[in-house]
Parts: sequence; C-alpha cells; structure tokens
Amino acid sequence: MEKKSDCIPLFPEVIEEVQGKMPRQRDIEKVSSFFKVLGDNTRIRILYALRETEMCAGDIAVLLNMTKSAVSHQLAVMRNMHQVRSRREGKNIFYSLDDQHIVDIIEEALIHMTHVDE
Amino acid sequence: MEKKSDCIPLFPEVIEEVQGKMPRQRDIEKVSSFFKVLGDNTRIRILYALRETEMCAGDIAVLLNMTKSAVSHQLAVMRNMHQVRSRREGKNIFYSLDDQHIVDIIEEALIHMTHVDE
DNA sequence: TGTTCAACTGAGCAAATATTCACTTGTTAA
DNA sequence: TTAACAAGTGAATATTTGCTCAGTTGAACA
Repeated sequence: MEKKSDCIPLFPEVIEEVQGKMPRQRDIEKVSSFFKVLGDNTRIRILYALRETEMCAGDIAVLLNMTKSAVSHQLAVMRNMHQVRSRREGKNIFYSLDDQHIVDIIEEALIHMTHVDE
Repeated sequence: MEKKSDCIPLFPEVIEEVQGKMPRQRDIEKVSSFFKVLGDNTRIRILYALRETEMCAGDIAVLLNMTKSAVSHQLAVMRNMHQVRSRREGKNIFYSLDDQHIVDIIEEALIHMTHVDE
C-alpha cells in the first residue's frame, strides 16, 4: 500500500495499538453504508411515517409531497439495506419497517436530538 | 405550500393520522444530519479509532493513511455535530469521542452489522 | 525575532447522489 | 383484450460532498 499521509507519527505505539483494534474494513463499510441510508431527510421522514403504520407507496408520496418516482427510488435504497420491507396487495404495495432494530435506532435518535438544545 | 405529488390518496385517513404524528421537520433535520455525518467511511473509521483512545490529528492521518488536511476537514464536521471534542496540548490537538452516547451508537451498529450475514 | 511544526481553512475539482422525466411492469376490472 | 392505475426503472440533470492544493494560524524553542 502506498503512503499517502503527510504526517510524521507522534506516538507510533498508540497508532500501532489502535491499528490492531480497528474493525475489519468490510464491517466498517457496512456500518457507514447503513448510516448513509439514514442520513437523508426524505428517507428519515419515510421511516418516521412507517413507525406509525404500514403505508402504500403512493400515500407516502402524498404525505411527503413528492412524486411517486422519487419516493420509489428511495424505497428501493431502503429495501436493499433491509430497513423497510414491502408486500403487494392487488395494485398496491405496502411498505413497513423491516424489523424492531430499525425502530429502536430511529426512536433513540429522535429522543437524543430532541433533547439536545441549540 | 405547492402540491408536488403526482399520486391520488388511497387511504386519506391513514395519511392524515400519520401526518399528525410526524416529528417536527426541525427535529427530523437534526436526526438526518446526525446520521449523515456517520454515513461516511472516513468518519466512521475515525470514530472507531477514538473509541480506543484519544489521538492527535496527525496520528489519525497516519493511521488512516490520509493527508492531515483531509482529516482536519472531517474532524471539523464531526466537531460541529458534537461527535468528537478536541483539546490542545502544546503544538498538538488531541481528539476524543464527545460523549458516551456516540460510543453506544457505533458499538451497537458494529454488533448489528457484524452479525448480519450476506 | 525568526524558524519549525502541528493543525486549520477556503477555493476548486471530481465523484457521489437525489430528483425529474419518460417509459415499462404488473394487477384489476370493464 | 383492453383500459386504467399503482408502482418500478433507466438515463439525464442538478446538487451535494470529500479530497487536494496553497496558504494561514498558533505554539514551542533556538
């Protein structure tokens, strides 16, 4: 691997120790990808909507005042990340949160943010 | 507010009820901004490094094999979001995680992601 | 005071990404 | 089978954003 950093190590032993305790790049990538999907206004609004009840795609678009295409694209992203799941019923496709884990995360985030003044 | 959605409400009563339970846009913005900062490979690596110990900016750059400028920019973003804090000691500036909350979040995320097969 | 070094910062650029637009798919009912 | 409608999709566009480059700031020490 080529050297890109323009810094001289100040505490090489610290760097080495931390180096050894870093998670695998593969796992880090998973974590940041997961958070990246949460880091968008539209997608977070969809999650907070689905926290209340399942909804069909078109109604989500109405709720968020967006086109169904834009919503569809975002739902696909969230489905790939297993944050939402879908179920077809006739012409409609209903979306809901994929599991309890995602509920916990957005619930806790909201509590934290609401209580942070600024 | 202008109408942008190209969909006809299928369950207007559901939409209205969810509408009433949505968090304030202000809070939603805070949450998504917070996650957006977590949704980057470089920044997540910095957080996992600081989980072990405080480090000075240059050593973080060496650890991640990046320029100090690139790291500095990201540290500024994270400092603004209160995810890391800094402390000057002579010519060095040491960075550490801002509070226990951020530790919990990245800890739980890692556990979750590590256990998700794919 | 002047030099050195760690770190920060603003402007610019290249890559990533959210939305739009036009079109396709899949289902229901006439 | 055809019409109507909900939803998905690919390409194009516009915006966001991470990194580089060049220069600045602040602290230690000769």
